[in-house]
Amino acid sequence: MTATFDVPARDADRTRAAILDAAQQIFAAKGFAEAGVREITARAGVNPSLVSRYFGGKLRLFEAALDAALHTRLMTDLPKEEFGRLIVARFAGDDQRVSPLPMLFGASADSEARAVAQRLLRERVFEPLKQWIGGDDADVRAARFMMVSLGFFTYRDQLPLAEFSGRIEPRLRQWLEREFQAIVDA
Amino acid sequence: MTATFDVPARDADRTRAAILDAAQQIFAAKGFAEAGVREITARAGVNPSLVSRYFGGKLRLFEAALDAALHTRLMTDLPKEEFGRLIVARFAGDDQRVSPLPMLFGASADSEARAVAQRLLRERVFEPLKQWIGGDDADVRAARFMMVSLGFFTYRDQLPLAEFSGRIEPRLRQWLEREFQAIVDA
DNA sequence: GACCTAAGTAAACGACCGTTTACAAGGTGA
DNA sequence: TCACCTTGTAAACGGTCGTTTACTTAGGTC
Repeated sequence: MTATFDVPARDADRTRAAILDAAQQIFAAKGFAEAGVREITARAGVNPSLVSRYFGGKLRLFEAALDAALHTRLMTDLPKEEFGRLIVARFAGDDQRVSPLPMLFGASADSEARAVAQRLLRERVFEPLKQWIGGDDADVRAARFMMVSLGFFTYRDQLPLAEFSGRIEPRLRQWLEREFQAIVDA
Repeated sequence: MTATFDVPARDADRTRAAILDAAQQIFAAKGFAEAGVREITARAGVNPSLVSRYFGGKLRLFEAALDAALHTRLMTDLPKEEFGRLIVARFAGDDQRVSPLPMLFGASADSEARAVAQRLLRERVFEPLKQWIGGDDADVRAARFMMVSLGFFTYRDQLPLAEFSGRIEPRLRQWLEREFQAIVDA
């Protein structure tokens, strides 16, 4: 029996997409260095050699995965009046979309991946954010945003010390919301 | 000719200390994963095998290096009235002492080293800080300290985006000082 | 001064990694 | 049906890493 929509057993586009999808998940979860090509391709259900064939190597796959994750709209579409509350909600995973920032930050261990992440972070996050904020000290405010975000994700995902299981402690969440709100407020 | 103080060519304690010293520098600069045993021992001027002999392996060396770095007094000796200004000065390297936090944070890439760093960070930084701050929301304030510190170091050392060459931009520094001061203020 | 233990070295080991190569199998058009 | 190109696989390659093993050498002791 055949399916209504033919799904060829061999479809390069589909395979490529499967690798990219698995890469996004695993890179986001484990960073660049600790994520293995064999692990990514295992999740995608294909042979490790296809990473080199379709993407030109692990680093280029990372770049492609990062680029794809950043194609989802970021934060500059949020209303400024509620920026603090909404960005924290997004970071906390309250809405469905996953933030691409953990993947960006997870690159910081490897020097080559760091260079890639740095470039994309600047072009696709930092500069748009700076433009969106506007004003004399837009660069300082954007830097503040980066620091608080970096601190939050690193603390939550890499070095969880306190009772950070599940959701954010309410007073901590309130502080985060005020921090982010203050960045966009005049 | 002989020196006034005899320095034996072979001195286990001295060698051990040399390895530990080199390890502190290189782990702080490159994190756990990217620092190699061969690189550390080369700086110490000894053979790589001595890491296993004297410390029991790379991970245990990391733990020892971290422990030694944390034996320098930390931040709970600063006067609370000037905590913000002084802690930023220390982070910025204005005073001579180097903060051990970069080494702690540099472990976050490797899962085993992360576990070690997490434990030491909790026992030697987080809990003392919490006690020192005091009050109902000491844990929340300590978490805020961790986040801002993590954000600062990661941004400065791992993903420098803006004009962060050399010293901190004055307005950014002012913001940091106020953040840290607010953590200890009632 | 011979001896013996501690200190240090050189080299190899085994494991893992990303990547490449050689080959098998599926799909398509003549 | 046969040829041909694409897709996918299996296995080996080359390199790096932390570690272990076998050996050499310095220095104190009887």
